[in-house]
Amino acid sequence: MQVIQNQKQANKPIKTYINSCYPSLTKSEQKVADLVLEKMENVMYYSVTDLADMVGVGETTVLRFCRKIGYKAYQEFKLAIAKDQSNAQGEQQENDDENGKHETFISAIAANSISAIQETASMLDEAALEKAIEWIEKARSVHFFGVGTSGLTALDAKNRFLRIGRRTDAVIDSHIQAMTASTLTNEDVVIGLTVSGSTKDTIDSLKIARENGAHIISITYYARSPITKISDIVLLSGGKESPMEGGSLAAKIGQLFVIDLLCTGLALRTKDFSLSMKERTARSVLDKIY
Amino acid sequence: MQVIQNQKQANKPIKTYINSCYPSLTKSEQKVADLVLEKMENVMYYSVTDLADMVGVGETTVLRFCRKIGYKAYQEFKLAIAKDQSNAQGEQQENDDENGKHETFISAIAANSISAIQETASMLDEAALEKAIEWIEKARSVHFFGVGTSGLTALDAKNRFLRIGRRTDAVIDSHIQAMTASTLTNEDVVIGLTVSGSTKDTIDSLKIARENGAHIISITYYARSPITKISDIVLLSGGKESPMEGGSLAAKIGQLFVIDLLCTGLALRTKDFSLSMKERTARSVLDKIY
DNA sequence: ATTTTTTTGAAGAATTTATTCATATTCCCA
DNA sequence: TGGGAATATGAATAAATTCTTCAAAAAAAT
Repeated sequence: MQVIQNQKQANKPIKTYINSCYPSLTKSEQKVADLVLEKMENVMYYSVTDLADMVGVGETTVLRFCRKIGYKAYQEFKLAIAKDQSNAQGEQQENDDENGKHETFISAIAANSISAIQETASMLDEAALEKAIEWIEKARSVHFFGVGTSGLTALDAKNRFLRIGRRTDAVIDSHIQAMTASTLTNEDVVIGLTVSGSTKDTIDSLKIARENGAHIISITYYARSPITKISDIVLLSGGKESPMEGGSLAAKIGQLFVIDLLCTGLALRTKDFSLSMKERTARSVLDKIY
Repeated sequence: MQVIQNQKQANKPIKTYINSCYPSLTKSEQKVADLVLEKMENVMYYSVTDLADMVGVGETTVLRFCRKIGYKAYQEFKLAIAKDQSNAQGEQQENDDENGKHETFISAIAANSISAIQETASMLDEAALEKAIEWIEKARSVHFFGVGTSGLTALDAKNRFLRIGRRTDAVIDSHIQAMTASTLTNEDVVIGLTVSGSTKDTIDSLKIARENGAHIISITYYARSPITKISDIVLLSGGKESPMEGGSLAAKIGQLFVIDLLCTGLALRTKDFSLSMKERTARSVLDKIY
C-alpha cells in the first residue's frame, strides 16, 4: 500500500509547480512539461507509457519529471491533476452562473423550490405549530379539507399521517366536506388547505365545522385572506403563487412542508407509537415490491 | 433498451451514484459501498487490492462495484473520487460558516427537503430530460402510472399538465393500469412513478404497455432497480428513502421536482399554447374563490 | 429435493508503473 | 580541440497494479 506523505496543502494549480521548476528541468523533461501544460485537461487519462510516447521520450523521463515537480509517483501526479482540473472547472462554472448565461430552467426551478421551503420555514410561527400539533394529538378525529390542487395535498397529508399510525381523513369533495363538517364537535380538528385562502368550497365547509365547535387549523399562503378569519390557528406556507399560476410546484412544496412539520412534530411527541406504526405500515407494503 | 441515462460528465457527487445503485448491489458489493462512503476522503489513495483487503472481499468484487455504479474501471472511479473530494472540501467550508444556528427539527426537515431538490438536480441527465419532453410533446396520450404514495404523485402530475393544457391521465389502480396499458400503442407514452423502482403493480402494468409498443419513461430513485430495465428513459429523483420511511417528504419533493421539469420544459416548447391554456384554466377556477 | 441462477474470489493474464543500468550527450578545462 | 567528468536519457526489466476468466459456493426458483 502506498503512503501519502507529500501533503501538498492548498489546491495550488499544478501549473504553478511546473512553471516554478521549469528552468531546472532537462530538455526532455521540458518537452514533457510542455505537453502536460498544453493538454492539462486530458493528461489525467493517460498512462505513463501514453504520455511518454506522445512526447517522444522514455517513460523514465516522465517519471523523473513527476518527481522533480514534487510528486512521489506518477499516480500521485495524475490524482493531483484530476483534483486540479475539477477545481478549475468548478470556477469556470461559477463564473458562468454569475453571468446568468448558463442559467437553465432547471436551476431556476430548483432555486424557486428551495426558496419556497426557506420562505415557509422563516414565516413559520413555532408557537402556532406547537399548538396545532397538540390539538391534533388530542383530537378524536382529524380531517383535511381541500379541493382542486389543495385536495391532492390533503390526500398527501392523509398518507403521511397514516404512516405514523394516525388515522386522519382527507375530504376533497365539497359536498362531502359539508356533510362531514356537520357531524363534527369540539373534540374534532379540521385542517383547511388552500393556497389563496379564498377557496369558496373549503371555506364554506370550514364555516360549518366551526359552527359545530370543531377546531380549525388552516394552511395558506395569504396571512390576511378570508380563511384566516374563521381559523383558530393559521400556518403560513411559502411559495408565492399568483392566480395565474395556480398549482405551482413552489406552493405545493410549501404546503407539504408544513404538513410534514405537523406530522413529524406529532411523531416526536409519540415516539414509540409512531415508530412501531411506521414499521407496521412499511412492512405492510413489503410484499408489494419485487 | 435505448437507455439515455447516466451521462457522467459534470461534477456530480459520487455518493449520489452509490446511493441510487445501493439496493441493486450484492451483499459483498454493498460492503464495498459502505467502506467507500465511510472513507470517501481516502479511497483515492487506495489500490483495488488495498480496498478489497480492507473490505474483506476479492478485487473482482471491487471492480464489479465500480462498474455497477457507472464507471468503466477502477482508475476512472478513483479519478472521479479525487475530483469529487476536491469539490466537497470547498463546500464543507461554506457549510461550516453557516452552522451557527440552533438546529430544531424544523430546520432539519428544511435541510432535508432542500437537499432532495439539489440531489435531484445533480443527478439529472439533461439529455434524458430533453428526450422525455420531446416524447411527451409528440405522444398521442400520456399516462402516469403509480400506486400508493406514488399514485398521489401521479395525480399531482396530471394536475400540473392539465394547467398547461396537456390532457394526461393518472392511473392509480393497478387493475385499471393493466387494462389501460393493454390499449396503448407506440404512439403513446407512459410515465411510471415508483421511488423504490420495485413496485410490483406499477412494473407489471408498464410491462404490458411496453409489450404493446408504448414508450416508457420512469421516475425513480434507484438507478438500477427493476423498473429501469423496462424503461426507455430513466429520470432519477432525489430524496433517499429507506424502506422504513416510505412516503417521505424528501422523496415526494424529488418526484414533484422531476415532474415540474417535464411540465415546464414542455411549456417552454409550446409557449403560446401553454400560456393561453394556463390563462384559461386559471380563469376557470376564478369564480370558485371569494 | 433438484435445477437454475447469481454471487464470489482465486488464479493468472494483461497492463501499467517504477528501477536499473548501459549508452549518449553535454560541459568543462587543458 | 580533445579528453574526461558530470549529467541526461531510454531500453530492458522488475515490480506492482489492474483486469479477466472460470469454477466453486451460495442463493433462488421450481
